[in-house]
Amino acid sequence: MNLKSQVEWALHCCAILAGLPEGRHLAAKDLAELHGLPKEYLSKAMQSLSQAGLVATTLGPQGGYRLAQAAEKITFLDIVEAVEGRRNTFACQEIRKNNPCRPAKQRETKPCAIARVMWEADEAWRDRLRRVSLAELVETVGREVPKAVLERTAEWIAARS
Amino acid sequence: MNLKSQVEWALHCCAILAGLPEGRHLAAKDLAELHGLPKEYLSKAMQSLSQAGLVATTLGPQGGYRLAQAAEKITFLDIVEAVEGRRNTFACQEIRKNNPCRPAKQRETKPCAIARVMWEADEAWRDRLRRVSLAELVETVGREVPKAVLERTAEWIAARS
DNA sequence: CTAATTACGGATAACAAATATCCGTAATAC
DNA sequence: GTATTACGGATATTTGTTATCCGTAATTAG
Repeated sequence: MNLKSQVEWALHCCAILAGLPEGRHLAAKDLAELHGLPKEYLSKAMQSLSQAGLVATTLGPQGGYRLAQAAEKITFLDIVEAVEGRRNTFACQEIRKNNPCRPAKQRETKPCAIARVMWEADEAWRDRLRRVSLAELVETVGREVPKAVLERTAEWIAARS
Repeated sequence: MNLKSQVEWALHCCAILAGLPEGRHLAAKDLAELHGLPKEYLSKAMQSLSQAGLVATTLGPQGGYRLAQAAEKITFLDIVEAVEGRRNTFACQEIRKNNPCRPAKQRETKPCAIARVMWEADEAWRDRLRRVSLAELVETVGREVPKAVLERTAEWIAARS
């Protein structure tokens, strides 16, 4: 039960995009290099973000990605679900129907009680991710990461113009 | 990001075991037949429960599984973790270390801010599962499943003595 | 206009994890 | 002794993750 590593990549990339100067884009190639990731595969994750409307893209030289919404509007859940999908972690196979003691034809009135509990837990997980915005992440990072690193990263990005 | 189907199986089996008459065991073979599951593979899940101390086993004829603790003491989380393991869904790869703008040698003072948020969500998920006991599940099932089905299942089990 | 750069999508391959199946061993009830 | 049971190791099958490659279309710089 692991999230795809693409989820981690997407979160880090969004954090970078949130810190980008106004009007600036960053190409998948640069995002990959900045994080030490395979460019082609990272692109797939970015495409998921694009399809979800979280990032906007521009083609051609000087093109690339930028946030499509304010960092305050984008939540961890938005990013996670864009990449990982919206399925529950618990996939109920309705094995209760295999019980030979059940009437074959009878319609189930409620979802399985086990599945309900598991789905509530999934919802609690999502709830928590919904409560943290990209803006809050950026703020935390700004507080915790040494200024020198932040500045050098900004320069590194500026040099890619 | 799916839980193993063994998790579902284990939960259903525990529900059955919780309803077993005092001193009675149920063999993997019967649990498998009752749920329409592959016996050998279901056994692996039951072995995980056994190793976690949630169920007790007896060898030989009339042997099999029973709960090792009161149904009130066993939580959903106990069962889920016994089968699925205790790892977080988010496995931080520390890709921030790949950033060429970071000093190579410097020790990270804190876990990655992204990982912290993701792990909090995992903990919220676990919290929810910790709050529901096997006893509560049995009570819900007793309320929702038609009496006739419960009785026939009890008879089916009794016939396996 | 041309050439370089970019995102995007489809096809495919490599690898890991989940889902089994098989069988030998030891313990236990009758 | 014989049948039954859980257990653990070995192995196969299937599915999902992690890539890689390449052609297409859009865009910009010169």
